[in-house]
Amino acid sequence: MDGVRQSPGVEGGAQPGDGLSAVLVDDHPVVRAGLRAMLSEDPKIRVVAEAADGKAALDVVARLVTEGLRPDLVLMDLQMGEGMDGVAATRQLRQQCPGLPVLILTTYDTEADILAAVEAGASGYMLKDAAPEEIHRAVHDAAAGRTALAPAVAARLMGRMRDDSTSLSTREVELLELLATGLSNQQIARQLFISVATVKTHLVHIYQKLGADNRTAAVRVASERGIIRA
Amino acid sequence: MDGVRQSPGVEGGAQPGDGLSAVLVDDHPVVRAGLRAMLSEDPKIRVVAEAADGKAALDVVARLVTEGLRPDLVLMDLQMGEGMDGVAATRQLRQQCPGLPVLILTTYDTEADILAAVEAGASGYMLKDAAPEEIHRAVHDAAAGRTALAPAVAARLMGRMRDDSTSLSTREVELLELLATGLSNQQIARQLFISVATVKTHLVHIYQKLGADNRTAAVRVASERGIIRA
DNA sequence: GTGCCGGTCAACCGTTCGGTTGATGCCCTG
DNA sequence: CAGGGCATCAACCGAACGGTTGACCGGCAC
Repeated sequence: MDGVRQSPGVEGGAQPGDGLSAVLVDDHPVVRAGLRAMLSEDPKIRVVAEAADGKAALDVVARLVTEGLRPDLVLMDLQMGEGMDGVAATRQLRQQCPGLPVLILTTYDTEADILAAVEAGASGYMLKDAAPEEIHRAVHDAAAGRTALAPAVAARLMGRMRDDSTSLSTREVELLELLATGLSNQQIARQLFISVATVKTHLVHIYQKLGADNRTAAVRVASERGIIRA
Repeated sequence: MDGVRQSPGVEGGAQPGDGLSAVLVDDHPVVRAGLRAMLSEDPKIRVVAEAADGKAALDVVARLVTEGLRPDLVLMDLQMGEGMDGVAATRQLRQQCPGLPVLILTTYDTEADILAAVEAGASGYMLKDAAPEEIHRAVHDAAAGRTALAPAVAARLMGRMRDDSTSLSTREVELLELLATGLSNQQIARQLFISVATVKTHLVHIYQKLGADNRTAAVRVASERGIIRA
């Protein structure tokens, strides 16, 4: 198992206009099988290749392109056990193949994940608990160049905009991430090239915004709300 | 969508001996579709029903039993967004239908999850990144009353046994879980009906065993090693 | 420009945490 | 039964944390 697999019949050729050709990237065989089955319900969608991690995805897409079989979109998982991360793969894919839509399909809807994916150039963000119809629609939307966001994801992004009292500044999120790694105020200060006093100031603000009364609770709340990744 | 779905053709009857009838429990339609597709490759296995959460699983199994179509095993996810938890569902299922094997099929291999599942009476623990053949084998093993453990899971359980210096006592894990919720030593003490002094003693031991120098770091290490759930 | 917000820093103080030592009781294994 | 591991508790002390007040500066909006 090399992590790359082309579906049989790829060589048949992908005439433009005869449907959408998609590449699946997910480290779980079960999920790939599920997506394949789910997408096969839509006659307009064809899965032309699969990959089990980011690196393999880049390879297989490159191979398809050199063969003149440029896919219409990539369905990408974010969390992949080994090998290249989904965000990194998305970023590189967007560099190698500008215009190739990457639709993220993952389990988690943390703020950090979503923002990272959007920043990396993802054209959509769906959750795995979505119904088949939603996924079909998202695939068509993404392939057509439209943005496809799951309701929960859109809501979270909206929530980030409006609620001022709960929204952390970028600096605060940055600090929070270091906090989650177990660093002391001293270490955080050194890491960010600021004084311990500043760290404490930020922490107080973070506690207020998250409704926590100590660092561990803050990390927990942030993790639950999806502000940082567990 | 009520979370319960019976596959068409169930009424046809399940003659004993004509294969294994399985019930799928997972909140992700994608995963259910993948398992269905994956299991359908084995002609000996038939998926007779599905459920999207623990409560629905209990209902659908009860219905099957009253119809005289007692399934041969249940494939259960642990993490389910809404509704009853997989561990709780497994426990109740084992009470309602003793002898009905429950094979856990989940994404995470944390010590806490595995131990909880085993304690609840699961007869196997597989990870979703398993190959189709492994899952087939696990299903047959579980249905035959044998224990089916994924290699990584078995290794983790082994690791828990051998490495004395790194293995935490049950009490320590219990404390660690409260620690991860952001409670102070005071609060932990009250929660466990012990004194703050005892909490501190446990913490020191935990720090030693995990190689951490403070509570936040301990939580992080424990989370990374899969001792507690993120 | 005035005001506001984000980020930076300092000094202070009470509380909690981190770590040590030492001690008791329990259960299990050798 | 002796030993060891586990869980419990107490007292102690220095260090870190939690929280406050007050201050400075740069950018941005009004």
